[in-house]
Amino acid sequence: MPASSIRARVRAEMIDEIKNIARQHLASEGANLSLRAVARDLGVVSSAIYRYFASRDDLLTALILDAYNSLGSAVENADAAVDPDDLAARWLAVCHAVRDWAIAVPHEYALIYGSPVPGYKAPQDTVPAATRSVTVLGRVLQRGAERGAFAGAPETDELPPAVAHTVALIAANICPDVPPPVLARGLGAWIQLFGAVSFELFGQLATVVDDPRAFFDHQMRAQARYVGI
Amino acid sequence: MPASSIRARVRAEMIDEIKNIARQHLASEGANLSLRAVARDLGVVSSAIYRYFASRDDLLTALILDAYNSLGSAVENADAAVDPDDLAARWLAVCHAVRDWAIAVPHEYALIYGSPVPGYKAPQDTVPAATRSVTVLGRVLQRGAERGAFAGAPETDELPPAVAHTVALIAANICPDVPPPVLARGLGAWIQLFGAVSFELFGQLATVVDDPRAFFDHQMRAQARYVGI
DNA sequence: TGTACATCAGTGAACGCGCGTTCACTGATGTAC
DNA sequence: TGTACATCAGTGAACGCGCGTTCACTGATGTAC
Repeated sequence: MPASSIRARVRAEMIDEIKNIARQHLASEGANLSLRAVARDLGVVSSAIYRYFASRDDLLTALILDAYNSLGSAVENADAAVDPDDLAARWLAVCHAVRDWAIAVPHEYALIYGSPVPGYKAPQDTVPAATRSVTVLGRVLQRGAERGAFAGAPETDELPPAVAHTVALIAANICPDVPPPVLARGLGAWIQLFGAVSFELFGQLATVVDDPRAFFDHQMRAQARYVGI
Repeated sequence: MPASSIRARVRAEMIDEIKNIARQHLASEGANLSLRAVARDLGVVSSAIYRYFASRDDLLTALILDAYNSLGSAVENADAAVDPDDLAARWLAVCHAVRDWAIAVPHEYALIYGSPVPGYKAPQDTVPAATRSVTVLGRVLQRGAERGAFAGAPETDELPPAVAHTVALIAANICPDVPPPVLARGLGAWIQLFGAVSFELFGQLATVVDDPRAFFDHQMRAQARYVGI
């Protein structure tokens, strides 16, 4: 192996280590990430970080990207581990993957789904990473459509034009055969999923729900039935 | 009026002014509230704030309490403005009250429903204020129960024991006559409501939903039908 | 009504700490002839 | 294979700024006799 690529590998490892330490700091400090504190933990002088990240915001962006991708992989893997034709099982696997991931790394969840970091403007290139997880839901529904699961679709839900337009756009991108009313319900379920995780993680349920996992599981099963999978 | 009560009134006004300025600062700084910055804007030396709040955390607690109460009032008022027997209208009024309030004061919304403030531990006495808004939902459902709206209740939803227990507890406190499966759906709707507002405010929908109000309205109407009101 | 005293708001200096970022620099590691 | 040069990682000092909190203090405002 050429010497230059050793240098490249060491560099990549260094970047990983910086991000790992930074992730730990998210836990105690929230998004008030301190470059100097990261440098201290790394055993390096603070200015050394600038060899790897141009600024604090750059480091934050890297962490956000990683978080989206980490969640995306978790969701994709959970989905892939289930019989592709068992739609309800896939949906449930996806829901629990999101919740489990969030519980495992709550600071990273807060970073991407909590309040925006003050003064930080997310660059546009987080979008593809951010949509990985929701795309899985789209694929589940698309499979359902292909199998005729929505034959007697919920015609009772009439979509107002603005909503129909939005939903049609989403469908066109990821699940063209899913009837708009079904997709609309699916998006509602998706939103409820993240609402439930946020409530649990951010302490809104703590005073009243004693078995959050069971509560979540029941909710998500109900949503599956409601969506029609 | 005795002179002493003038002093008391001035003191109360001062506390209000500090909180108002602090609220403005939440907008730019998020929960990284700086006492010194507040003091500067107030035209006063930083140590003067300590005449009114024992610490930064005390000020934060006051802001959190106010935010919960402000949202609580908004929801109660919106509900009170609608025919008490028009359950769907009441539910919709409540939903839009939450969303409108959140849009009007997004930083206060983020303060109570966003990521927890790092290093800040909410004291127990925020609980009553925090439950004001959800209690309104309970009252809507209770009215429905009294009017027999849930006669043909959704018996399809069988609640697992842990969930049944939690739901029964909540029902006992605020809406004793609501059948548990209905209340479970109601809680799901409540969670979806906050999920939707968080997604909208924290930028998760920005790239894809062009008319967030219409989208929200449709979702909440669908939930009303699903809950059975 | 007038005076002595107590209460309280606000001051200003200080303590001890933190931060992001820049910059000229030293050495070590790689590259090209 | 050996040497001259270029690249790069990390240093340490500095800039200019921020923060929460404490403390002894000055004056003004209220209270009691």
